[in-house]
Amino acid sequence: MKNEAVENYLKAIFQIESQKGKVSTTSLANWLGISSASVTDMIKKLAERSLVLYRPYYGVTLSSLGRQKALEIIRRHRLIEQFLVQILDVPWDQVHDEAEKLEHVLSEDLLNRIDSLLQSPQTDPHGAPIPNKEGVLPRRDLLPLTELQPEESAIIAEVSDHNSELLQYLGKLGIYPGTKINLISKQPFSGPLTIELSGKEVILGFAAASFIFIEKKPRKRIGYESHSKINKR
Amino acid sequence: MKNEAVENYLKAIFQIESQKGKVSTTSLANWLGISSASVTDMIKKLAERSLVLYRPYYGVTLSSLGRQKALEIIRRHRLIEQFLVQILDVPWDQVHDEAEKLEHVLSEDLLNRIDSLLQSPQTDPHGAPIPNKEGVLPRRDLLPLTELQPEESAIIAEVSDHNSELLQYLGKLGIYPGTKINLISKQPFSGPLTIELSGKEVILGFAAASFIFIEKKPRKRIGYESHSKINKR
DNA sequence: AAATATTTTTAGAATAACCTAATTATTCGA
DNA sequence: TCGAATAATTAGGTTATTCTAAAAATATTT
Repeated sequence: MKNEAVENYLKAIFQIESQKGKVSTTSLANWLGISSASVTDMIKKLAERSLVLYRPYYGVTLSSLGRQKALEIIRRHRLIEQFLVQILDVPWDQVHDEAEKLEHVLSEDLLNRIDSLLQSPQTDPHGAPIPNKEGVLPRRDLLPLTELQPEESAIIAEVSDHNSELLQYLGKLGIYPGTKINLISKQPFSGPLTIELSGKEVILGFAAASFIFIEKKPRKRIGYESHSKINKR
Repeated sequence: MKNEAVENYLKAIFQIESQKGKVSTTSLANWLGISSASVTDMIKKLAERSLVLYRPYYGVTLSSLGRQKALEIIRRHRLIEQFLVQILDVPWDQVHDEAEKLEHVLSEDLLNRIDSLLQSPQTDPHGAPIPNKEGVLPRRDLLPLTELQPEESAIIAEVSDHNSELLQYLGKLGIYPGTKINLISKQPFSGPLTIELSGKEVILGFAAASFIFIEKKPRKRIGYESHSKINKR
């Protein structure tokens, strides 16, 4: 089996798993843009190598080895994205596709150099957390922006990176991870939201809003804010 | 045909052509580390696509289309090498292998960004010239260091990048492109050379010296130095 | 629970880049 | 210039990933 194919399968399985729980042959086939028959074939080979657990007709799950590898690739992908934005000034709506190719060929050494040049960034340009070297992905509690209620405010934590046009659009509106927003109003029946960010009012369709994820409370610093001894100033 | 394979063949053909003139099936096979039979196969396919001219039993030549593509890949390779050294601080003896993988996946856009970040460098870290966007490779007149006569001085222009250990060794001695050296003495029968660089004396084996290429006269600046009007200061 | 619909797997084939072994061309030396 | 040595090509296979079409298993609907 070629490494690149294996990596793409593992990454896809991981991502479908985190989104929908169960990973079926068809969902993998759609995700990867190939036929179900091919997926069945490949999954059997991955199972032989103990990268996934496979029960015919019931779908796949990552083994712990497989999960570890998947997280390593995701780390690569996200670090590369951040590198492209910060060092080469690539627009955030283009980095996904570039990283998709680069993640399979960068050496461990190069990746470490990128990590230290960027001072171990915690997220990619779309706000997705970067697993650490040990493959630990910080768990976060995010809500889709559509769940926010009028009058409430929140911080944009992450936006979906799968659609380049959406990212371009959000960029133009100034919607980036870290931006603070207030929900002004919200139309019923999946209608548009009116939000306020950096003093401006913006109207956003429901579909777009459902790809934006927020953190309701200001980020919890691990025990910093609560202990008033520290950071007195 | 996969792009990566094509690119590797074209690059190899170009490089053998510039070194030995004629490109035989065997020399290509050795260069690429594969069997002659595979090379014959592939060459026929490249000829079908008008990338090479092929006459059975007589070897291959690049077509003008093929040469153009080869130079584009060499441009990529060398620009990437320079990028790795300057931005990621990768040691010069490691960049060749990294670039070998990256050159096949970098987008045109990324390459342009690298080019402008580095301000269009003229050579790679080993001193090899970088073809411009139009595929023009500046022609230079270099001599192997072994041709230098005692008492003469020269500037190191380029060192062979194919052997990582050689590069490490030369690096330790301070032998980099741009360094000025004087030949102090030279033993007969392919014996060692004693050279002086930045005040220190260094003894260099004949084999190592034959991988170092020099420019005897200080570089000619294209008409700058001669016109005293320009750059008066 | 039977009939239908959907999903998954199997069977058989294609493509790309390799391989080894056998054959055919060319070249070189006496 | 003829025969041996060398180089190049052909024939037939292998591996990896994909495909389409057909068969089998599971799920859904009435």
